[in-house]
Amino acid sequence: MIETKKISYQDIKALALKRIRNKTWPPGSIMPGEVELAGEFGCARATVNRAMRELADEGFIDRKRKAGTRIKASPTRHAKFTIPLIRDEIESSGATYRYALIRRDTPKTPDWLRARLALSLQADVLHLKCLHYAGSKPFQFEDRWINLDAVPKAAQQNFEMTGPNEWLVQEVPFTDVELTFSSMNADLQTAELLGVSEGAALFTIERITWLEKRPITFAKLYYFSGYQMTSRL
Amino acid sequence: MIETKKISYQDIKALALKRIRNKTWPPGSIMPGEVELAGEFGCARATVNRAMRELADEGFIDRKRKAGTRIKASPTRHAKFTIPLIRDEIESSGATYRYALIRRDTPKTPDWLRARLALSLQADVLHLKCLHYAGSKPFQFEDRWINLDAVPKAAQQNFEMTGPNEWLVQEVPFTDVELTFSSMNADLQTAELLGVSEGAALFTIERITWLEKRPITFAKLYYFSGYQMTSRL
DNA sequence: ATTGGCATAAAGTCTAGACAAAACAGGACA
DNA sequence: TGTCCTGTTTTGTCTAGACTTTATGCCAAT
Repeated sequence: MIETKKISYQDIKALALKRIRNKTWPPGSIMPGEVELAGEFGCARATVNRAMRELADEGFIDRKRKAGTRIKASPTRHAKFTIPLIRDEIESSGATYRYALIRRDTPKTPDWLRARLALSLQADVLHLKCLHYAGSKPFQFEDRWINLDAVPKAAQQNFEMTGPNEWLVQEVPFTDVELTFSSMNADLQTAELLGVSEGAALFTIERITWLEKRPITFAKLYYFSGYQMTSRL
Repeated sequence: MIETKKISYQDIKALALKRIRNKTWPPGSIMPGEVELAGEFGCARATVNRAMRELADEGFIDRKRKAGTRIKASPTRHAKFTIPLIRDEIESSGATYRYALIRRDTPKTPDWLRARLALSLQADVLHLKCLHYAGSKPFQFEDRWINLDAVPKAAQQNFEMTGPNEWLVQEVPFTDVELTFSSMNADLQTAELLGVSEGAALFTIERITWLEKRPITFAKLYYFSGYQMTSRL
């Protein structure tokens, strides 16, 4: 007899994707409802539901109650890449990780930072500058500001052995992160620290972290020239 | 009487996250099994399963059959940000989108490209250079190579009115994408095109697209100086 | 000690059915 | 005409139970 192997939600996903790609279900149109598909595939509606839910998560379709499921005209693919701890990133490349604290002070909170993090007028901050090395080569320069109102115990930490990121991840919970990628020409000071010539193009990340609306920390990370970040999706 | 509202998988997610953050379930440890949790919350195992599955997707926990569910020592948060079509990106910023084709030719396939895409020796390619404007300002310079073996009908397309990305997304299905972000100093030619000074730091993205192992296209995208890409997670 | 196999625990998936929530359509009524 | 109400459709979620798959730990045989 014909052995119809039991169908899985992944089969359904794959099949639906195929139909989207070959335009059996053309972009902009409504695809059959869950009940109908469950009938066609001979499975429970929950199975179809899971397949469709994942396709919606991945940005191929839009689903609305009552309105049905619509194929997106231009599928919004979203890159999903991991932000590794810098130590892991370096060590997994085979190099040895080394950390150095360059400076630690508690200046008067600068206005740009207060604005950026929406800090209150009397909020104090801790300011750190550090370098992360891969072997003997500078890998990343970190310019870090920590909101002492939200993380008072950071004031007791000297950060000479452990980088602030590593310490924060261990000690301070957070709920939200904003990442901004950009590119800039190295100023003289940064160039010297990273061992590149002034004006070299640097890949930079700005990272802000909150715990339920309370700003925890702001970091600006400058990578060595030539750094690249890759993601597969 | 005390009205215990029915618990949802989202409640369970939130609760589990709280316990991870306040170290009720410390990093590296194993949390209770699904059956046990279902008992505690008075819900079906499937509900707990969904909550935990999503937490695993989001990188907070590791799950293994038989071994149980383990809290990750350093949660691998992954940024999940959308790569919009350039037209949408520009138009949603309020500016008008304009496209210009600069050059279109079919040169002998360069060796670096053949190597990069693992092209066969006789594969032909179409090479395009184009500019995308936001209003009157250059926004992105696109250096695009299309594998004519995989996409023969691209040879019939003149790309004078529509950008290659827009055309490809509509016409050619793909399954895999690799994105590489980096930063570089503008060479003279690129600087002129983007209207910046030579040596300016440019944010760049390299994008390779496949359809089931077959390379479709390679694009190198140079953004105007000052561009930044932001994602919330 | 090392290997091989087996029982078992845990997550992974599926089913059939139920109710909830959203959104739309059409009718009743002012 | 416009407004409100009500029914219907479709997805969203939950339940209780079953079976599957995988990894692990243990025990027995080398």
